[in-house]
Amino acid sequence: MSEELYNPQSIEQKWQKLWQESGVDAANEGEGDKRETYYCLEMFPYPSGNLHMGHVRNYCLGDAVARYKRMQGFNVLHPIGWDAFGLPAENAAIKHGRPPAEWTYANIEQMSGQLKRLGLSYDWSREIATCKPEYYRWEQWMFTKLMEKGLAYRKEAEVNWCDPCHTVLANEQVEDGVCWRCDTPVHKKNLAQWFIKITDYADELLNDLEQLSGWPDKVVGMQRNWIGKSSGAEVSFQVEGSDETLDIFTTRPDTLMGVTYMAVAAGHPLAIKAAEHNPELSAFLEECSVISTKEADVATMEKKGMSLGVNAIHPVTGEAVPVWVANFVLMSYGTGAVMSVPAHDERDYDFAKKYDLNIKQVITNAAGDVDVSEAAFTDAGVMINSGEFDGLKSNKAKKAITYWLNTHEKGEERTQFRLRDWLVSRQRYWGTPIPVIHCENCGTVAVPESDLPVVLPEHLQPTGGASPLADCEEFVNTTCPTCGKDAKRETDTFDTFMESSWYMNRYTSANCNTAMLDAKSMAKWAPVDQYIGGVEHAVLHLLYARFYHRLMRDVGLFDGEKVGCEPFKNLLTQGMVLLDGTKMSKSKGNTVDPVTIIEKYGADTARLFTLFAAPPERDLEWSDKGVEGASRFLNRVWVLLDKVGKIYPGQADAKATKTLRRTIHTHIQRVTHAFEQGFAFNVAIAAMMELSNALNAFEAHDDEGKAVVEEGVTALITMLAPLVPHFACECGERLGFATVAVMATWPEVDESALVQDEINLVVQIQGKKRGEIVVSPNVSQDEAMDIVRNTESINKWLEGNQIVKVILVKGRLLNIVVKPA
RNA sequence: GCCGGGAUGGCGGAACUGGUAGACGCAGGGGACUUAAAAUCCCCCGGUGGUGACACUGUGCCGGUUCGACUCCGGCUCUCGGUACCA
Repeated sequence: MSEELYNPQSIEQKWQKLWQESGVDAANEGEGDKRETYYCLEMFPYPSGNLHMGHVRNYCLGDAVARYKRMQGFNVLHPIGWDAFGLPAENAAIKHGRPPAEWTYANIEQMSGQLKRLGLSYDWSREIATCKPEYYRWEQWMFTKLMEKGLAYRKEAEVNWCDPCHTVLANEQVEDGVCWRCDTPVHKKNLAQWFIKITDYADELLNDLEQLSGWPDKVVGMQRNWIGKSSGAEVSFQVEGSDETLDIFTTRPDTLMGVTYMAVAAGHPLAIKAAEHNPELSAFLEECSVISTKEADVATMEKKGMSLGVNAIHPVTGEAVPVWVANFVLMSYGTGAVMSVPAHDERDYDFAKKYDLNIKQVITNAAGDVDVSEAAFTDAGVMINSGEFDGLKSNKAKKAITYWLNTHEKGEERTQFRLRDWLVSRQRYWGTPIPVIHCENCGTVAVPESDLPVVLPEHLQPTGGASPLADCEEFVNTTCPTCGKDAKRETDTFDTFMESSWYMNRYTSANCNTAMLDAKSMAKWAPVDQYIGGVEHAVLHLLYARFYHRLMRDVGLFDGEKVGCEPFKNLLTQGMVLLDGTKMSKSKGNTVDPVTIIEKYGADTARLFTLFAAPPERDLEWSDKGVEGASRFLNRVWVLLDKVGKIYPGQADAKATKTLRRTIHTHIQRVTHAFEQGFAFNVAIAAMMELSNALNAFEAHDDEGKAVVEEGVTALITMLAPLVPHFACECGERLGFATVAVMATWPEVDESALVQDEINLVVQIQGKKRGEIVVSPNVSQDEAMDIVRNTESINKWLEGNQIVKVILVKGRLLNIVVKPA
């Protein structure tokens, strides 16, 4: 037995080498392997240069899950790769004067070294980098399939443009009117861009959220809001003195009879037309367009409007109602116009009050005492002042009015989504080339499968402005695959979210070079059982991935029945790593370098600390002292091993030995339970610390005691293996384990060891603890009461009282209810 | 506004389906060892009162259900995230 001190550096190197050589971390693809499969995945990193603490936390969590599942007897897939395309590479390229590819590959090299130093059990044979043609060729292939199916299309549209990034952005990438990357205000531009029809899947993406019981409610809620389904009706109002109509969408057709004016967005054609000969109105429209993108807190923005001097005809009553332009109406939602019912909508009410517009009440409550002179009444109720609809309840009225509109061809039932089609083209160089050729004769033509991949030239040097790809003649100039004449390649590339939308499925078939997915491997591994990553991807990445998974299903890459329609069964959104209460970030300068920590304390200490310091989904406050504490614990266990096999002089105590054995098994139970309950590693580690303390406090005085100590230490080391694998392996070796600790079987609870001859039964009077008595676990209420009466310190509380009721909770407590005699 | 979390010692956090609140760790205090320090080990550590066994009190606030509530119900306050003026 080794008496040497615990030296993480040499141990960790040694075991990493051994694991790598023995291939213990690889997923077994072989059919002979009858183990149940488990797919554990962490969000793959962008190769930015160095690992940060957020990465460390993410990957340590994932590794603990993967290793635990392996020890539970699962055939585990735990892959890693690189989300390697993207803007930072181009920015770095400009700064350093070398192509983004060079920078990216160097970073991958650097960071994979760092991941390996952490001892993460990845199946490196499946490593992918999205910037490699063998990866993105399938994305290109997929896109041509989507073009065939009409799910990908090119359209001139008003899009979000970011000047510094020199590209368009998806709606999801605009946050409060600024670019998600560089925080610069985004402005609108008309450009021909590529879109994918995510809106065709809106209902499915929304409905299937219900299946995601393994996802945090928060993320499900965010996706639901983002898809933003609302049901109502579209209604056509005739524009007075014209044959044009003004179409609006409303979720409250029941309030139609209360319309007293209309409001349109500043960008609405009717507003623009009205402004042609009205400079004042024109100026107002201008003002609206500026404010709408820059105003951060739109909810508190002052409601402003101006009359267009145009009337609309109410479809039912034929009355003329004025049309206004209002800054709170959004061109991008619905039809860019609303009917206004001030009596029953707060916003319309405020606006009507401000501009002195009519308020007409058409709904009242059951008591009929609604007063709209002070505030809008927005609840459902009973119709009044609505002619033939009077007396109907709101939900009936909605149907009746919609039906009326339909039969009079003035409107129809309609569902509206907030979700827009996904804009996937970017005017960037470092991305997947869009596999399309523009031909003067044939128009826009997809690159045929036999010509894929369209390889991105990797030697180009971005300079800041437009993409160098557009100037790269050998890339741009080509021939049309249809007519053979000279043609030009599309020089836009894909949004990098495209690559990250399907990588989880590609891992199942990482080395398949004949298809995007190998159907058999896909069926074997997918979907991901446990996905782990930051909550910042709640909408963007996770929504796109859910969508893309369905696209892959619908082009026939896998069977939705077998694999399922959701790519991620369970999702764990880990908290941030904080230093002094704020998120660690380079720009704030409050970072702790993982490599420094590993060098000082070893990877296992770093792993243990990040898992112990907070529950996975909560923020973790970094603490150097806490790291010391984690290191101390490992040292204590290291020293504890010396107890194994030792018999100390003194009298053997069979009772103490039995108690220790019970402690061992209750702790195996507790640790296992903590792992199973949302991977509460912090709780699991606490239980292991307790076990360690109990073992440390015990001295064996006979062979039986010796055996129990060994049993306990063995269980402890085995349970530590998923968390601190190098340490556990080394300890296992010192103890002469038959298998390497990380390959060992997870310890089982011996139920018989949990049985107690006697227990401390808590005695309460009026629910207040008054003492404990030592009894058999099966003690009857009467027996317990006898003992209580003979226990002076407890019995004194009963004196002068009458016992009303006695409750015995087996194995736990006895509660005596009394009242003064 | 709306949606989703939180709120427990000096701090991070435990507490199974309601059953001994504060596990485990950090910080702090005291002690042992040491010439000294570090490391290590032992003891104490919610508040108030008491020398003490102990008593009272205590899980954001108010109320309820219960023999018994951190846990369940109703009503609030504060706080953190997310967000859509969504018609």
